[in-house]
Amino acid sequence: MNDKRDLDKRKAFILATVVYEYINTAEPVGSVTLTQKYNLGVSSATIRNEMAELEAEGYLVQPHTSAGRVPSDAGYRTYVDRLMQPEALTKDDARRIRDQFRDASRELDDVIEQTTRLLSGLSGNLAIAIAPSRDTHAFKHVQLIWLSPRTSLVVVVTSGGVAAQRVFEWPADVGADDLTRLSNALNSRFGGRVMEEIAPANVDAVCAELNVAAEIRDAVRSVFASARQTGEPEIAAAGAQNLLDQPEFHDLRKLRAILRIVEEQRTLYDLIADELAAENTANADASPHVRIGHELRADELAECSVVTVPYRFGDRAVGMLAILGPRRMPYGRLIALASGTARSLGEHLNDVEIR
Amino acid sequence: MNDKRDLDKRKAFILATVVYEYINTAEPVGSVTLTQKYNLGVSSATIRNEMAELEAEGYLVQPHTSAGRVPSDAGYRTYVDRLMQPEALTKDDARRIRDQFRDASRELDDVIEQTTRLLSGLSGNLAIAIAPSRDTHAFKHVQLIWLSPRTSLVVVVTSGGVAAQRVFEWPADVGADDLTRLSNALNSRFGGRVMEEIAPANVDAVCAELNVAAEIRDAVRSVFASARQTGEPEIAAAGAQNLLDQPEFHDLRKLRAILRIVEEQRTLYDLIADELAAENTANADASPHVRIGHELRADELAECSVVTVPYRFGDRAVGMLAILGPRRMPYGRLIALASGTARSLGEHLNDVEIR
DNA sequence: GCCTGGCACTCCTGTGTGCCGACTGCTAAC
DNA sequence: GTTAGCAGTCGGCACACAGGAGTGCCAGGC
Repeated sequence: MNDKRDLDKRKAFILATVVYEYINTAEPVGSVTLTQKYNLGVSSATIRNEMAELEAEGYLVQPHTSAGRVPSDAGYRTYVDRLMQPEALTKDDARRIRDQFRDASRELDDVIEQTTRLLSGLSGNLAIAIAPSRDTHAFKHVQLIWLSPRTSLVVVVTSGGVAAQRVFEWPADVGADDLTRLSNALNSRFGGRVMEEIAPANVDAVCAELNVAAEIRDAVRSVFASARQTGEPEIAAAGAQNLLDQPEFHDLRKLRAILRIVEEQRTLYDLIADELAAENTANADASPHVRIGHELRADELAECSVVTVPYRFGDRAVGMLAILGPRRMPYGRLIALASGTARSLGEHLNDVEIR
Repeated sequence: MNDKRDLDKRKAFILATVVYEYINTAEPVGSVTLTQKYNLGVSSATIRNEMAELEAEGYLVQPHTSAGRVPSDAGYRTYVDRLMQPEALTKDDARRIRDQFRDASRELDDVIEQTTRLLSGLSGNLAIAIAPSRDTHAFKHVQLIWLSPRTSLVVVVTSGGVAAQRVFEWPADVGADDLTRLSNALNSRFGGRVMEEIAPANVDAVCAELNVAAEIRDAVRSVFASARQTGEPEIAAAGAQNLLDQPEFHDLRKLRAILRIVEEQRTLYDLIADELAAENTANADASPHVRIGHELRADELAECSVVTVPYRFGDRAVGMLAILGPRRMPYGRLIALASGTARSLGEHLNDVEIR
């Protein structure tokens, strides 16, 4: 199809310049503008010929006959993959990210939310974050606490700072010593594990060794289960009002479609989650991915692009950051921002949560 | 000023009808429309005279010379206070509220968020909820857990399901028995209390009685403090995209102003929180309040109204629900929805959280 | 004295027209 | 292969104009 060889050096430069110019101005780019603003060494007529070929090859689109050219999905794709200069974080951005995480919260939910605010503020687009599933949290502690002969409190503490806890009533008296013994056995067995490694069968095994009553075994099992269970996937989004500034969303119908997607967390989750799954199966490179227009497989998002990047906890990608904006987004900058923020977030999680 | 006697029966009916019609159509209401759609018994010329007087008295406004009339803040205010029929929840709405809370989450944060989704869905406007401050949560349990001679885990469990927990390292060995004794003393002293009643001095008193080491006392104090502390006030909002359907927000600048307020949780909180404070000082009636246009004291919200209603935990108003929408909102229905939802939310909290 | 029909007036809104400018594609010459 | 020039296309904007909705006022009637 459109092989690299389709694009000689000059054509590639013209394509890159059209994309660059369109990203900055939001106006279709014409041949004269191009020769005036950029030093191309040839006349506008030559550019016109080249642009006509680029259109025939599918890289550019003309909104109407007497307008300039606008990049197509394929045009953006080529720009992102081959033509664009990778950008580094600016000093200022790096500082703001560092400042944010220096005094960030220790509560996972808050950190995730604050991260989306940071990223939307820096990027001027909509920022999204998927929080680590509870399954990936580190087990920290379980304690069966004697309240009265027939009632106990069972608490599970994980690295998420989230403690599943419930009070149980027993049919017969239970001694505080028994509870302590069971607590100790569970803690020594599960210490250092991640929650998803602790199956009901593991709990059963420990209980069986100590001859624990069936009610207590079931109680412990259920508390572990609810410490792992994650009703809704945790997802946060911020900066929807940034999209209003983009001329492509001045159309209310488009805007509404986007806002609906943002409020329906399920859709937002699906949009990004498959990248997370892929991240842990393939040899993970933790590099940012860009999906452009129809690549998102959602009609409402046909004029949008998404930059996604996983963040790590230990050696594993546990969550995703994403930036959603118009296709006409400054890819280089946003990729740098997303990567930098993901790295800092990962470091913060490792600093704060593992002890 | 504009006393009740200003409005004879016919004028009041005309005002009510204009407001009602405008709420339904979003179009300025003219005298002919009024006579045609409503059985007024007089000609349009008479209505014109009355409407001119209502305008002079400040209840109506004319967008431009050749347009019909639109209610002013004062017009809406009079409508809400004196002219409107109170509405009951429709069977369908009542059922949907009931269904929602029947299988609602047991986690406070989730409940609050789900409630805003419910309320925005039912009302077709933006719904906001302030979660109960952690100070109002009931103390449930504290436990000092022996991990090793020199390290312990301190856990505080409250009705919010939120456990403050932290691991401490001691300068000298500490026995498991001492920790248990202190735990028991704290639990029996604080059982049945609300978090805000547990001051550092109370912790100190218990520790002093048991001759607890200063480091341990400080550790317990700090965990209690962070169990109470509430960095950001918890606030949730949902349904911003509903506002797009309202013709008054087709102006992008207005829309952006509103969205900015919604994303800045602080502003949103301030908007509603004073009502909550008032609720617990005066003799609380827990009835809905309506604030209209400039009564909101925010230029961006000059064309909006807010319905607020507190919800109760026990006998105390602990949080607020609010509906934000255009002034042209169906006040009767929204008041019924907000009240009904607040009542169900309160009942749910009492059912689930207190045991 | 209140109500009403009629009428002149105001002003928004939608539509049609024509012009301007931006840009292209093509051709012929270099 | 490149370029200048030119004709052709089309969107956007300003403008004028007609239509319509609604008002305020006045004179006459019950």
